[in-house]
Amino acid sequence: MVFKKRLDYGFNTFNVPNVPRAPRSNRRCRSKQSVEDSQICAFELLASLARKLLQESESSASSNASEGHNGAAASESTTENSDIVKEFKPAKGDRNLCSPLLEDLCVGKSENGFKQERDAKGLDIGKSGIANTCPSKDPFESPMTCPAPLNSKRDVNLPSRRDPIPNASFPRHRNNIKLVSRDDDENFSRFNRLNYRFKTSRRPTRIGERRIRKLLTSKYWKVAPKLKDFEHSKADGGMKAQYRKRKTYYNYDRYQYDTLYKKRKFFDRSSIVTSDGGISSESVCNSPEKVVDGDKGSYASMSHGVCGIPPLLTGNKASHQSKDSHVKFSIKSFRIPELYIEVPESATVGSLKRTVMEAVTALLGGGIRVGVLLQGKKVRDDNRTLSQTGISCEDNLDSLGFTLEPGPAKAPPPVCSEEPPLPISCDIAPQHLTSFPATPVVDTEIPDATSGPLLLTNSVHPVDTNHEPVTSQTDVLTDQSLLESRAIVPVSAMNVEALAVIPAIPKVRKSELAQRRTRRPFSVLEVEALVQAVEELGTGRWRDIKLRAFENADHRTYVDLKDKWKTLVHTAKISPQQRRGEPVPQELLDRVLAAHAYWSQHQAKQQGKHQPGTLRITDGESDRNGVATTVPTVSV
DNA sequence: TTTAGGG
DNA sequence: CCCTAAA
Repeated sequence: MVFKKRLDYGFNTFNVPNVPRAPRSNRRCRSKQSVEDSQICAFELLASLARKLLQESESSASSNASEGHNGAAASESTTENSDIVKEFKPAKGDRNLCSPLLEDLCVGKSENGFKQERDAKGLDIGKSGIANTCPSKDPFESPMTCPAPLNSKRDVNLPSRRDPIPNASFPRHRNNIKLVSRDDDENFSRFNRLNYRFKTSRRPTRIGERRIRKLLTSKYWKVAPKLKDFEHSKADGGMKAQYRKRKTYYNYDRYQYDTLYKKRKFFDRSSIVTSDGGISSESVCNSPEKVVDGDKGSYASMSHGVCGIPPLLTGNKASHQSKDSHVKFSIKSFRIPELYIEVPESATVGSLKRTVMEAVTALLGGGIRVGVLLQGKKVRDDNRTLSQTGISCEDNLDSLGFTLEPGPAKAPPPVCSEEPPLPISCDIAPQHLTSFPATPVVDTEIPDATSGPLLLTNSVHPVDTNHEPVTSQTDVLTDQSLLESRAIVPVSAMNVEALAVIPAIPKVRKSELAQRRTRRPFSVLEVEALVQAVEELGTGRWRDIKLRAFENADHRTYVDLKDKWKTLVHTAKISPQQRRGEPVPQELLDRVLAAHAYWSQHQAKQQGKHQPGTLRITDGESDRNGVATTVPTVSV
């Protein structure tokens, strides 16, 4: 390449941190494995089945305790329990938690342990007839048949795998890079890919989606009832789909629930309110299960303590271990008897959260957000992979914990909390699982101090009426829910409060604020495409950029691109240490700065044709080392 | 509908 | 990412 021109602008000013790229990426990122592997999620209930599976899978599992019933199960559970006990501090509202009744429930619950497993194989969730291998992104989108073949031709230059993108090794050719929505990102499963694939033609994209989303909130909800798209890691559309399902499910379950678990509800409610959400995880991999704790870790332990339910799947080494390094663990709480999760280490924390959340949501009803705790610290960076974060088989998962936080996750519903997972429902109607009608934001108001600010923030918005949600959202449910709520009320003042608060939120959120799109971090490839497009078109022409490089990436709107550019510019200016998420090659960041400087100076905005040609900065390897010293050059 | 920015 | 004012 020829170094023709120098970019004067800006560069001098910018101090490109020469700090060597922190290890972030280096961290043990194992093979980037197919993301796909982890994507499948199937719910299977029944402790019995679980047991069987466990047995089959491997006997090797050190800790067998396949059974979760009281302590018996886990060898180590003992420890756990004790710890838990220590930690457990009843919050004001928690009193109920410990009631004997509760315990009973918990115990009983364990029997119906559910098992969730993410299997590489497919989302064939067991029997779910739905197995959508190809969930359509948007519910409204044509329910295409599955996967259209993806045309590779369009994806020019995009290295298929992200890892290959070494710092400076981007294709230097100016081929237009178009991102056909392929998510090379580890974040998404193939489902997404599939989704995007067919999308080739249309670009109604986001906008359309949004609109739909909004609409959805209101009427569509009711109307679009029965699709069953069960997509676990689905991104955007997924939620919508879920909602629909939720509804369905709701109805379905609700019934049973009511029947079967009335008592529980009360508890749930209270517990939930309190932060029952606690979930603990145990690594199935190497580490024997342990209870996590952590600052907030109390949740996890708490729940355990409260319920005293030992891990069901303790030492079970995952059956599928061979696949790749998958991180496997199980989660339990009294509300979630058992949740068995397997995720490749290459999965990101974000996907892990999603996975857990989906599972939990399905069981609890949504309206919650999952937080990941590692050694007591919240892992906020959703983009890092598990292995990067330190969550791997090798490392102990001991310190892995999850928190349930009231989140935007909309929980649709109704006043009443949902339910504990009904074995039946899960098993039988997998499709519904995901869609649980979310329970009112369950965790709302967690009085517990432990919960910490983060978690419960939203919880308290007394919004409108509690009832509305019910009526509006769940047609069918209405009655029941109402009933339930009534039932609940009597329980205690606290509950009442909780109810009032809780329902409102979900409802408001959901109906008013459409579902927030799931976060989909830009992959390096996307960034590359964006940078290139901006280099060529300049800033201020987002729509063109969108069409040029992201036409097929329906989930990226021009607004997204604009926002991304904004963040890229920012990212490029800060030190590598301050950057988060998947590291963007310095080379790209340099180009970002160069392009940013260039275009800002050249008010390029309106000038349509400005083709800076190949505004390419060739940085030797300089950037990494030298700061401003190395002046980026542009090759035309 | 797009841009441009703040949140 | 979302929300919006402007254009």
